[in-house]
Amino acid sequence: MSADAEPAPVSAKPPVTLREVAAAAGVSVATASKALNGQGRMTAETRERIRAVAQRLGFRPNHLAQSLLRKRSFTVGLLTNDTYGRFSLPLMAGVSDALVDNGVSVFLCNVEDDTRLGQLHVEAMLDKRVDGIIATGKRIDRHLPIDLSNLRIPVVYAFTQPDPGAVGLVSDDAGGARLAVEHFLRLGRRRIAHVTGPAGFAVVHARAEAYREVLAAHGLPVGEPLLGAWSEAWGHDAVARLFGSGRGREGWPDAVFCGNDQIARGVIDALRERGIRVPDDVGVIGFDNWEIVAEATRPPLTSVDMNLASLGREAGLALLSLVGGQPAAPGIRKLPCRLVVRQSCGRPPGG
Amino acid sequence: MSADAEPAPVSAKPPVTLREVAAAAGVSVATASKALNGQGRMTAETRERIRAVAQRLGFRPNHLAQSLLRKRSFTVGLLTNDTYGRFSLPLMAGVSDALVDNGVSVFLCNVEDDTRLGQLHVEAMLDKRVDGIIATGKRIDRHLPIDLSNLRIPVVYAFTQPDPGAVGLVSDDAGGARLAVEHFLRLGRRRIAHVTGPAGFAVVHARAEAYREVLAAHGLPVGEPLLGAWSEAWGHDAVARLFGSGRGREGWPDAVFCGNDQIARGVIDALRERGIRVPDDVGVIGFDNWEIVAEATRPPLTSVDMNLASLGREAGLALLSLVGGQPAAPGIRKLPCRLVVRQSCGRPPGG
DNA sequence: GCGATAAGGGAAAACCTTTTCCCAACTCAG
DNA sequence: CTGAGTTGGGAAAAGGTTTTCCCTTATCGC
Repeated sequence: MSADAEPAPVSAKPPVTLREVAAAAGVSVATASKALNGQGRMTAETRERIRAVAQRLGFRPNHLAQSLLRKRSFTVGLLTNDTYGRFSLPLMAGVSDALVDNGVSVFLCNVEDDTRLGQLHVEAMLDKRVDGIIATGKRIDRHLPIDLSNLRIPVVYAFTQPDPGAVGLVSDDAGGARLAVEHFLRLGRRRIAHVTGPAGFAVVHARAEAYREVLAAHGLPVGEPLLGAWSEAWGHDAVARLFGSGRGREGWPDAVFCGNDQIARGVIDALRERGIRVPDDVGVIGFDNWEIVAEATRPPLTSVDMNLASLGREAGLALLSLVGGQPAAPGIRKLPCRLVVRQSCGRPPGG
Repeated sequence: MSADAEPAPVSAKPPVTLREVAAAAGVSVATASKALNGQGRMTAETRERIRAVAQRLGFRPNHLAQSLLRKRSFTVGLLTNDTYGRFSLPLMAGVSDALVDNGVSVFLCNVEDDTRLGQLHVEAMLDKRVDGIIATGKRIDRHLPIDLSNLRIPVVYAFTQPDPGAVGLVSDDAGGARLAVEHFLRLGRRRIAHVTGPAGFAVVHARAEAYREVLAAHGLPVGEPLLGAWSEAWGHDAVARLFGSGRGREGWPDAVFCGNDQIARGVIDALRERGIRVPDDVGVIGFDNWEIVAEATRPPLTSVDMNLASLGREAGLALLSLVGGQPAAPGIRKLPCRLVVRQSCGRPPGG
């Protein structure tokens, strides 16, 4: 009989119930419940005694029973189709953070791009009586492959295209682009090129339009944005076009605003291979602030951050207030980006 | 009064209950329950009628009520501290896949490295009566900052250090390293270097040891692995050391096995800058198979894949069988890696 | 036509907690 | 000492489902 090191039997003995607490304290379950919840009337002594017993027994109320009664599960579903992407993780973390602070747990639903799988998840959520659903994607301009429009529970869309009449939160891509271009202008750059992704993406146009507007507003010549792919390789190719032998050296840009960090990486590498110095000859700014890329470029990349964690947090809070019965203004709300300045864009002339 | 386009009032009218189905079908709730679950005895006609009514009313059983009764919530918690990492996402997707197919939903718990937050999440899970917990991390050789050892519900550890006596699943890093080195040997490479991460990581030693063993087993000279950081920059530096002027050209390695894909990227870039051709002069293999990096290197990078999605799937299934009462052998189970061959290692001499 | 058996279906308890309503006992003023 | 008011605490219903046990009715053999 080894008296030490009680080996904590794996036996799943059932959790302590309120009934047991009440019995141990010599009161009814009703009184026990009221004591623990600060409800009802009783002597302070009784209340304390019940609390002490509950504490000693390690009582924890069964949320399933509570939910059944309250018709509120304090649980929401988080749908995403971005399995491998870098967008969903910070977003999900933001959602989770905002909600756990409010006692709400989050069901993770990875739906890929599979309608059947999505249906499966949504039905599971509904059966589990989630209080609401957050739909998340990898593109602002695409729907998830699931219909969430007649769900009788609130739905918030974050970083994905919302249903008409629903509430959606996305990044302000135009604003982010303005941030980048205006920063270049403050640094004294004047011939600013824009190398970005494929025409099929709405953000490509939103950012390109903002780029044009800022330049036009400053009376500067507006180059035609170069549309391509979201890849390093395209960044290389774009440099070949912008800095090719066809143009004179004085026709070269002194800044390149890139549609994402991978393009920027390609641009920077290609410039170095051509002996063009970054940031001395040409400044570069990326988009997404994907740290692991932005910090590995030489020099480290200034980039527009979409604040996805905040976006997630806001989405969580928006859903919470919807669940609480507050009517939220439907429509798309754009959340500001921020510029994370590293060394690829250069310092201000005076500094 | 527009008669078309009924605007689907947002009113949250409560879901249909079994009682309503029973009433509509003119039977008792008991009979209705049995009809829908294929239990009890009744005429096929009755059963069908009840099913039809349930269908028509859109009845879906309330899982909270079911869980309360069955003492099983068909829900598990997924703890992770890898908020921004590339490891957790495929792992989580694998877990989620394996479980949703079994009707089990997954609570996402992002605990950062914060003990308080972890405690909060674990208690929330316990209160919600999860059937089990999967603990996930970003390092095999580190604990999560939470104690899960006396939890009365099963716990499975995936890609993080398990508690003693618990069941844990990790990648077989030594096996992965062998895969890489043996592939080089098959390709006829003989002077194989190893550039890897910091000494503080257990995987660094596991992989280095396997690297040594394979070379020794083939009677080849074993170079000392170069330990550094998990970064591109270290890859650059390592090339400077391996291919520096100190050694004669014939002392140069003809292959470099890298501890991760970022190091490999740095190595490849540095080799190109030195005019050394990959894979003709030197083959390179990475680790992690981080596609977005592996496919952007020039040439695309051969890399060891840890099969994290499978790992997640296995972890989910292991937890499920534990929850089902099957006693699982405690201890660490290592799951094999696989080599994803691209173009950075060269083709076999004959091919 | 009678007893036995099977078939079809229902009543009620159970899961755990919260909340409303109620009851008994006590206090206090008159 | 009586009536009103207050205090402390309990009984019971509610929430939705499953399951056990029981009851009624029909069927069948003789």
